[in-house]
Amino acid sequence: MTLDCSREAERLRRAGLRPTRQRAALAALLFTDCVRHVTAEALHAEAEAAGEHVSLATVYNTLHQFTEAGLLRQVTVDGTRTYFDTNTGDHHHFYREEDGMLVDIESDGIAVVGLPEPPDGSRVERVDVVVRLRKR
Amino acid sequence: MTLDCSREAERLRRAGLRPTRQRAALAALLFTDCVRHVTAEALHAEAEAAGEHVSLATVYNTLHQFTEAGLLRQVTVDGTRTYFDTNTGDHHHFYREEDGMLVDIESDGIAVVGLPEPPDGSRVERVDVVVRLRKR
DNA sequence: GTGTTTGCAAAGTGTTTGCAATTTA
DNA sequence: TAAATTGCAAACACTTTGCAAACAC
Repeated sequence: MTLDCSREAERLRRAGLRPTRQRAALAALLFTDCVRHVTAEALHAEAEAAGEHVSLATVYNTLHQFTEAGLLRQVTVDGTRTYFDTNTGDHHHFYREEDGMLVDIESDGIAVVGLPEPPDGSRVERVDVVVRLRKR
Repeated sequence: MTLDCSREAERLRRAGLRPTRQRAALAALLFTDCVRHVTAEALHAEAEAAGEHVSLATVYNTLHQFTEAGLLRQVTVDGTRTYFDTNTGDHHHFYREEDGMLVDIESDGIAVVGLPEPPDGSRVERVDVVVRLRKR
């Protein structure tokens, strides 16, 4: 239940962020071996459960700082909550509305073909594909 | 500036909705000849500008009723606001974050290839493609 | 020490809800 | 007149912000 934050200070410094207790704790929760999708509320609850008190406002601020630093990627699939994805590479998502489950789809081999040219003075910043799932 | 609601009562009845003054006014604004993307706030403002008073709560309720009735389609591109699209057919979107502009991409010719099988007990309900744009 | 970060509580935004009054059929 | 619909204001969920106290370097 106790967090191992020993490697997090270095990761934070490399990202240009001061290694505070709160940031290290959240980083330790986020940057485990496997890819994670979290909401601010959920991460806050996890931190509390791990015995690290971090205010919800700080969780929000930290998630945004991590996103700006390129450690996280924000995902919009549902108007009511914001997800943060530890997979910052090029990929898409499966999304199951009933339980809010989010699963990465690596973009190897997947492609969107036949897209028209972007309008007038615009360029494509990113193409997001969300595959919405229902229980069978 | 005055709305022509003469054809709306019939449209609403066909959709199984009672043709009230408010619904007819909103329908007249929405179901013009061209495809529209509106937020509740924006539609509310339009109705006021056209001299039809409809409360914001009723605009929200009506947009959801129209969506359930298959007259509209809800689009999630931005966590902060919900868009409603009068194009209910199979299509995707260009989205420009800077001004919230939303443009349909008809799905003729466009395809997402190489999608993996959906996980365990799920089936694909819909595939949403959002092409995020930036000013060039 | 000095500038950064945190926590709290308050404010904000977009949306939903409870309920009495009104409207539709 | 019975049932559906509306408007208002209050409630809501999620997120952001202001500012004094705490912390990092």
